[in-house]
Amino acid sequence: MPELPEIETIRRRLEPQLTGKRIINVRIKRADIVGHPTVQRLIKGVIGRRITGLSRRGKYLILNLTGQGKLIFHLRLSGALFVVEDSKEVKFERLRFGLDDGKALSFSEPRVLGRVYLIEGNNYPAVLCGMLRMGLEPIEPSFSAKYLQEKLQSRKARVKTLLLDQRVCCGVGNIYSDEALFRAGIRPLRRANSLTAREIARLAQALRSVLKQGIKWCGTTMDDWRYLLPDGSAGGFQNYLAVFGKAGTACRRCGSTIRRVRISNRYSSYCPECQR
DNA sequence: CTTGTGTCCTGTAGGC
DNA sequence: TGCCTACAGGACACAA
Repeated sequence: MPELPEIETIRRRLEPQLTGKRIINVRIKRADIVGHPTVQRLIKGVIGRRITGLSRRGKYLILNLTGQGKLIFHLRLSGALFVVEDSKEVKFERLRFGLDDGKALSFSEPRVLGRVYLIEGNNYPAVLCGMLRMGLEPIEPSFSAKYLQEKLQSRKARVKTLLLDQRVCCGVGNIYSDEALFRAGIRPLRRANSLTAREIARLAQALRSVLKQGIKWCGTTMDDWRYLLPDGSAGGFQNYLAVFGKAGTACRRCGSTIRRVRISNRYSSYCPECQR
């Protein structure tokens, strides 16, 4: 699942390869991959435009185009972006942008839940309004224990659920929320309003550190069809996971068996001894 | 406003 | 060997 560290890794790798390139054609193999405006409008809207740079907000990757346009990607669960020779086929490809250097940017998405949006200026469509309501990223300087406390203290939902809510803080998904809760020593099932100031401070620090470490190791590749870098290589953070995907195995810190619980339609793994 | 549940989508794992 | 079913999960719509 591409989360903030994976999207940031993709952004950093794509930036030197795409900046300054012109989009000369578009091939769409699955129409529902286009979230906005329409297939025809997106094709017409991007052809001939140059990519001026790449940015990111939470889990959204943004290609800035000449003339204040933006191509916004969300990779959801299994999306990937590859830069390939235009003659090369890509598995599960749903959309391809041909570039003026003979290469192509391929959007591969087995589950077809990922989307690409074309917007002009700051004219965000309703399907992207969630993007405008996102909270701070844990890695930005203004993110603090105080900020997280304000977001969590009056909420009685489970802390795990709220960490996945992009309005609380953005860029965090299932992998990094589980890992941050382990580092902070907090059970995912805890109600947010039961957390002490000290626990929230630990959680804020844990979110920062785990995301930064995820970026350092170029993201987490669990299965090679869920997340790969734009050149097809794998990330490295899976080698440092403490609880995610570890249910039934021994905790590396205390030896207890890692548990997995279902919390409102998603799973969370934790150590019953290290997390309280 | 807040919280919880259902839905989207399809490749893959696991059962038989 | 091959068919069949359950499953995973980010964001959002919707219900209570």
